This record gives sequence, C-alpha cells and structure tokens, in this order.
Amino acid sequence: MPWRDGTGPPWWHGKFRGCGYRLTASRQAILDVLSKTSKHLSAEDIYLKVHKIYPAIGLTTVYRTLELLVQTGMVFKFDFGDGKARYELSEGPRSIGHHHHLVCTGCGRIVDYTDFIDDEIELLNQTEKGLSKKYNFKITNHLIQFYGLCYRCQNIK
Amino acid sequence: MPWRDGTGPPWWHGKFRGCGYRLTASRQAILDVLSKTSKHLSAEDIYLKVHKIYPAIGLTTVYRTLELLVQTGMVFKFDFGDGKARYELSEGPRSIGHHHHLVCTGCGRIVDYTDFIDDEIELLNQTEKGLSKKYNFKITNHLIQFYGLCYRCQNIK
DNA sequence: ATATCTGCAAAGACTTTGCATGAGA
DNA sequence: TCTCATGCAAAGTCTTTGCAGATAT
Repeated sequence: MPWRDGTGPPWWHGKFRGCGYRLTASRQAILDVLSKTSKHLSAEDIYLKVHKIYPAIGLTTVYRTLELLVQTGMVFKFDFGDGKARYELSEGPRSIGHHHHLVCTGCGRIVDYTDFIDDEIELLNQTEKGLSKKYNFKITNHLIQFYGLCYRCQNIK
Repeated sequence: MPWRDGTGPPWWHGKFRGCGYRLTASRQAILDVLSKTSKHLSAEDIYLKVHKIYPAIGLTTVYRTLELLVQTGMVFKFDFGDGKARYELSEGPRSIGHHHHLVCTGCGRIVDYTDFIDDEIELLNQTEKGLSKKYNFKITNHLIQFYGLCYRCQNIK
C-alpha cells in the first residue's frame, strides 16, 4: 500500500491495528481528506470530497466511519449551531495544530484562533486536574468556543 | 398580572419591552419553567413541563420562543452530542449561577461545575478582550466543556 | 474462512415552515 | 385596529438502521 508522499504509513495505522478495526480504503480516504483539509467539514462535505477520490463510497459509510473515529478519539465532533455536525482531525489538546473557535452568531462564520492557546491550555490543565479528582472523571478533551458578532454582522441593521 | 412570589415583575420584562416583543402567556410560562428548573432541558422537556401549567401551548411555540430567547441572549443553547439541543436561562457569564459543563462521553451524564469558574472567567475575560480586538468581534458569550468518562463508564468493559 | 465492513433504501428524530385563527398593545 | 403570536399539520434536514453482498486479515 503506497503512501503518496513517500513518508511511510500515516500515524493513524497503529490506532486501527490496536483497536481491532480494519483499515479499509473508505476509512483511509476519509482520514486522508480530513488530514488535508481546511477544517470544519460536515459529514456531507466529507462525503463529497471523498467521493472524488473514491467514488464507490456512500454517505452511510462516512457517518459510520466518523462515529468510529470520534469514539476512538481520532476525530473531534463540533456543533456550531447550524444543525449539522462538523468534524476535525484531533491532534490532541496540546499539539501544534490545536486551536479554539470564535463563532459568529449572525452569519455562522468561524474563526480558528491559537493566539491565547498557551495561557488557556495552562489553565485548562489545572482545571482538568481538579475536575478529574473531584468528580472522578477521566478527561479526554475539552471544547472552548466564543460566540459573538463579526464585524460585518455588527453593522447590519 | 400577579407574580406568585410577590417579588414584582421578573427581570426579563424589560428585555421584552425593549425589543418590541410581546410578553404572552406562553412566553411567560416558558421563562417560568426555565427559571425554576434543574437545567439542561430539551425543547420537548420544556414543552412537557410548560404543558402542565399551560396546556394550550404547542411544541412549535416552544421552539419559536426558544429561538427568540436565544437570539436575545436570554437563553443559551447547548449541544451535548445526543442529537437534541438543550436550553438554559442565561444569567450572564459573571453571574452567580454561571457554570461550565463536564460531559461523560460514555453515558451522556452532565456535571455542572463552578469550582474553577473564577480563574476561568478571569482568563476568559482577557482572551475575550484580545479576540475582540484582533478579530473585530463583539463577543457575547462563551462555551467551555470538558469531555471524558465518568467513574462508572471508566470501569465498563 | 469468517467476522467485519459497505451501499442502498427506508426509517427515525429533531426542528422548521405555511397558513388561517386568535390575541396583545 | 393592526401587527404580532400561535396551533396544527406537513415538510425539511441531518443522521441512523436493516439487510444482503463484498472485503480485509
């Protein structure tokens, strides 16, 4: 199974092996799309993109694969309030690509920001530790979003 | 219009007047339920509760009212990943009742916590300020949730 | 070989919309 | 009075499920 960039098997292979799941062409293609994208894709977005490189795939498989990926923690599922779920490859809460979201409640525009991530992460670590202990949770992820009006939407009406 | 506890008109009256919306019995009843509840109600939960004190109401009105309340910022809408939206009376990000959520991805249980709110709020204020400036957003709210497994779900399987 | 995965079609769940009636200011 | 609000029923969207055939290991 050749990797198009010659860098060897993607990091997610181990994950699949370990869990006893099969790494099929569909799943490969979905992960491929997710790993190369500009984020915030809905299930249908993903379906359409994957369909181009792997036309045999069905929307059902996309949903089923995403569910699997979310459960194994490889993908994070977001809700920005527009009725459809969005998916992003999860690189772990402390990895380079980690970011939080700023959502415009007027037009739905989403800004990824990383500006304050360091301070935020530091605080989140503490909070996480405290919460784990107090409530006996094993915390795996967090979600931080700010809501407001973008420049355009502030000036409408 | 008598208030059952004799404390005078609820704080939301002004809100309605100011926006030109009518304060109808349905809306009153919905706000009433929201203001007295143990939180995290879905639209249907609210419908059922309101229906008891105001049987003429329809589910449609609940949805329409909630949309209105969310838009005016009086209510906050949450998604905990179980397919239905949840609603909470918003008391403002710095008010007494403000809390964040800890969500069990195993069983869906939700814990409200306030333990670390003060530190979190302080950081959030700074972040908010920075984001507002940099991205030209008028920020009105934020969402913080931690995800993980509760004690029970950690020990299953 | 065999347990897992997939596509299609149909069902399911939550939410929104159209329209005529009813109610607040 | 006149606009805004409501209920009912129907439609809309996103997502999940059933099942027979295909596939990975």
